[in-house]
Amino acid sequence: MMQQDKPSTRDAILDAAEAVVGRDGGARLTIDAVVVESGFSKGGVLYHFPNKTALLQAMVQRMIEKIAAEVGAAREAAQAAGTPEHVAVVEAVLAHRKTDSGISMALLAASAEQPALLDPARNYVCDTVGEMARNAPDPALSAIIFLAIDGLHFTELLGINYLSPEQRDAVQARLIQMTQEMSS
Amino acid sequence: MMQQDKPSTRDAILDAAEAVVGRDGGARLTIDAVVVESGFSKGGVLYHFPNKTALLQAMVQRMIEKIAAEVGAAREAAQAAGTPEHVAVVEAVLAHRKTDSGISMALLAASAEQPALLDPARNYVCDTVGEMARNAPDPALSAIIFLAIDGLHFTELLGINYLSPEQRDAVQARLIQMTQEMSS
DNA sequence: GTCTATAGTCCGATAGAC
DNA sequence: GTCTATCGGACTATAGAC
Repeated sequence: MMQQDKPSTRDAILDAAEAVVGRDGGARLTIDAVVVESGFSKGGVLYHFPNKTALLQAMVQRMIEKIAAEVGAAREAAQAAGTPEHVAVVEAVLAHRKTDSGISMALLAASAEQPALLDPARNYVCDTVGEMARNAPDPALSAIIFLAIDGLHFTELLGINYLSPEQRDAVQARLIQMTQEMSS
Repeated sequence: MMQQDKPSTRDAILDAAEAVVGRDGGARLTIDAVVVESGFSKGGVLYHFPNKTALLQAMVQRMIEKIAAEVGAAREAAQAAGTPEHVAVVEAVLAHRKTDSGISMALLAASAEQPALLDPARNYVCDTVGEMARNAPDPALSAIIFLAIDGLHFTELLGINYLSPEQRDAVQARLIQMTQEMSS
């Protein structure tokens, strides 16, 4: 499943794609733009990614792997420390919020064209978050906490800020607190 | 601000646009598709909406007016009945979930191209939800409830169902319960 | 593996008749 | 106010040289 052989060009193209999307938005994510940004030629780019869909899939996969790594590390650290995994995961997911600069918005937009693009993301979320919520002491409350985090992400992504930064911080702290109370 | 003069053709075109988007998805929402769906000609459609952006803006506005009407009615009913407004609004927003058939997904995708498209939605949400959360007995908890509802909407919209329908119902009931406890 | 050049498609928008 | 016809631009993808 994981082929590692040549990260150089392929990853450089993906970096360029993310740069385009972060700077110009999802609609401007065209193969030509990636070509210009990466410095490679069109034929070169299309050699590594036979079509635009393949490029988008690779972008999604990369993002999932990044998040999965962060969450996975948090869970292992919590297990080692003997602290509740739930709290660690909530904190990790909340922390990830800052690293994403509009890239998810582009992938969101792209998934409107091709819903299958989000399949890997769906699978990952169902496997991890769904399992955690079901195994929680209070499944409904756990689900609400994860859903609220989703709400934070999406409203922030869309610029729907009905909460001030201070209120967002307060909400974040409260979510962690609720998770701790539930886990104890 | 509101011009009502001739709802006939204009609304028919908007209906056609919603039909296209609900059936074929946001990427297929092209002027030509709306032309075919509505039965009018391209020139005729572009007479009422000089460009595609104008069409999208009108779609957004229409949707907001619909939601605002539902929420407004719920608030008035609650005031008349002397029950907590918070509960009524939460119930109304949760109920609205079923009426939307993928149209918001299209507008979401469109907003990736033109972020300004969502400005009316941003304003409405900030004015109503933001105010309610701030005036609640427990602002942070109120915000979390609204955010969780947002999470429900978006995850459903994207097909990220880490919750079974039964779990979603349980979450929904729990959210209403939390709102009642907070408002009492 | 990377390049140039170009074919072929789709879409938004305009012009002008009726 | 509604129509037909068409332009010009942007994009994906392919073919073939190096």
